[in-house]
Amino acid sequence: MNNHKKITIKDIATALEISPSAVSRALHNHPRISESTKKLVHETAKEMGYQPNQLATALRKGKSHLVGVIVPRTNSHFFSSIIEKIEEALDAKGYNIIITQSNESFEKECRNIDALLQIQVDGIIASMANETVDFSHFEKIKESGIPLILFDRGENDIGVDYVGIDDYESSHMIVQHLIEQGCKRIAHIAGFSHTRIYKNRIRGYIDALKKFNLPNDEELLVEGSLTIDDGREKMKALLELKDRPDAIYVASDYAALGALQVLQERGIKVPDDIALVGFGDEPFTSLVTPTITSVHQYSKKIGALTAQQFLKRVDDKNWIPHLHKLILKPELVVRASSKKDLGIN
Amino acid sequence: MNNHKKITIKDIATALEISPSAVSRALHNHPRISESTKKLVHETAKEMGYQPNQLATALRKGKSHLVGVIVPRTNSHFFSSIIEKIEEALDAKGYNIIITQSNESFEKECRNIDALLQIQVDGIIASMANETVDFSHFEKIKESGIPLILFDRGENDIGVDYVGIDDYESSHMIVQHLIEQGCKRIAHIAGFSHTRIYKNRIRGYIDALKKFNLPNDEELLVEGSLTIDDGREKMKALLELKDRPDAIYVASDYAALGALQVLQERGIKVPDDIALVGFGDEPFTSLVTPTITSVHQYSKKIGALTAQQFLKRVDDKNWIPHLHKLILKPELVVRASSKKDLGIN
DNA sequence: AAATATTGCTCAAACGTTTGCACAAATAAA
DNA sequence: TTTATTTGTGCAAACGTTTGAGCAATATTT
Repeated sequence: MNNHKKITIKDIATALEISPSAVSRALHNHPRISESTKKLVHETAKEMGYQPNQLATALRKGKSHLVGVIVPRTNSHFFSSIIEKIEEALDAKGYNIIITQSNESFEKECRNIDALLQIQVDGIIASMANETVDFSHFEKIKESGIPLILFDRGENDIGVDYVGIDDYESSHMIVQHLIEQGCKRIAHIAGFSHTRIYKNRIRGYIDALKKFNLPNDEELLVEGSLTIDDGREKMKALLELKDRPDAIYVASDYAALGALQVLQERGIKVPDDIALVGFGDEPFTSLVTPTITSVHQYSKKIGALTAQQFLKRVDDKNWIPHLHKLILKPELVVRASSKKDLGIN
Repeated sequence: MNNHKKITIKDIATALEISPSAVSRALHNHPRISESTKKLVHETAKEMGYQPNQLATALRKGKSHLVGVIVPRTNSHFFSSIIEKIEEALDAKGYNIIITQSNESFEKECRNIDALLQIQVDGIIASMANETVDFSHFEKIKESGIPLILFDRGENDIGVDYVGIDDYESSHMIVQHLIEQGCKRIAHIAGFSHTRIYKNRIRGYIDALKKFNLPNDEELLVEGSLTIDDGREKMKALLELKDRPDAIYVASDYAALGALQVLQERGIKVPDDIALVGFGDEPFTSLVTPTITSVHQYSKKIGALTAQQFLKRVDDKNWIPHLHKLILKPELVVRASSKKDLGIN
């Protein structure tokens, strides 16, 4: 019969007529406590329904076993599967994660960081908002002394650990693939170039064009927020051009979906008239018609590696601290939207 | 220039040569502190980069301002948009949420609850795992005295608040719609009947058949886990029947997608040969070909209402405590997969 | 001018743990 | 038997904050 009040170590102590310190040590298997009292303490603890108060422990030990995770949104397969893996890995080590969303807002991101620091999280794992161009709030994390790991949307210049894929290389793979399909005028619906990953994709796109001796036509490169609606807008604009592209490389699957919708509404054949490639390998890319070629980002691997890196920073006594940047090779998943049947079959 | 050490109220106190209590009161705008010292304290606090330690506050006040959220998975549009709304509402009131996933596992759900209770969360908002048939761990939450709100996957019999949609009614709407399309043999790929929502959908399905004088053929009702693969399996099995159904009502969009794949692989026309209806209105239902008719569950509304109910329990002094169950009317979103062109146009 | 009220602050205890130190009793070594 | 070691436990301080009670100084009322 449990009372409604929370029962503490002190309650066990008075019940057993020993000191709270003895109880605490007994519960932690301290060698200097006799086996008999240990057994006694464990039994009555269970009996009375004792639940340790982690808040008190955290305060005393200076360790909360909470980890803050900041993502632009959970409502995306990419981020939610990363989170899933992070949670899995940290849970195994006794950490709980607090997930916060920035909703791509710089100001919300700042508030999230403040909140997490006040809760005394033991570390922060983050992927930055689209809006973010000033990094002083991340510096604040560093100053507080807790580890900070960035993934995917990470800025390399503030000297923190990072896990992500090789965006520059991804663009190369995409452009090369499109050229192999016979495309000559490849447009790029890009993200804002102030975000590192999008900047790298743009650089890769431009360099690949150069490498394959295609002209770099500035009107074929447009930056945007990469939502579905943005994809529609940008696609419409590209179709206005006197000299239309014959392939579109979109830096996000969502925007690619918007672009696809517009193309279909106008009766433009994909991939025959215009080939389309997205980015991120969201599940829907293989569900729509035609299926959309995309870049697989190894979200699960990114999640696992990020968590692993965090644990090294925070727990591993053998780990010699050094900046750790991990860039994974991406994989191009070719689907119908870019696979021109070149008359070979 | 900040030091690397965390600075506390005491540090401010010694810097200003006043007592810590004065500092604390100044920071909280206590009326018995002079305006001059208040200003002084606020200034030096900002200057020294003071971050309140919520752990200490929580311990002293007996309130952590943390709320635990337990979902089967975040990796679903339905749950992630509910979470988004919950976070939005609670964030506005100074609460942070800790999201944990049960992965549909009973055992994980139990561990999650224990972890949350130890962190001293101020309340728990949960949607139960598929596996869960024993509710003693939820009783434990009730015993601990903090509020518990269930949504969607909720058991009504343990006497806690609940927010969800009317599953029974949903089935009625679906069956009626299919009958209006001229279907005569309506199958139901259902969830496990020990889960309340699926049981209700099954009941609704059976009662609706009765109401419209359709025979209730037992071989047309199959229970499963409702994953994509499960949908494929069950669809294949239904196609084996000597007397095939002409409509399938699937209790989940994911399983509906699996079913659709099988139908398309076999060249069966949807909706002409077999009409298909899913459940949940996941975004992909409007992306696939044909688009899938589904039931919209008002996930954003569920999230908002759940949070609101939690806040009433925990903060609202005027709220007269009573059991509060909220059942929303669902909306049938008719799409191509069930819309038979009855030769009218 | 005396009595009362208000203002502005300090003290110390409390929240539930953990932990260095001390200390008695039991055991082992000399 | 004396001395040294080990074993089992208690005391009290600490983590950073909040808060009731207390108290001197000032301001207000009679």
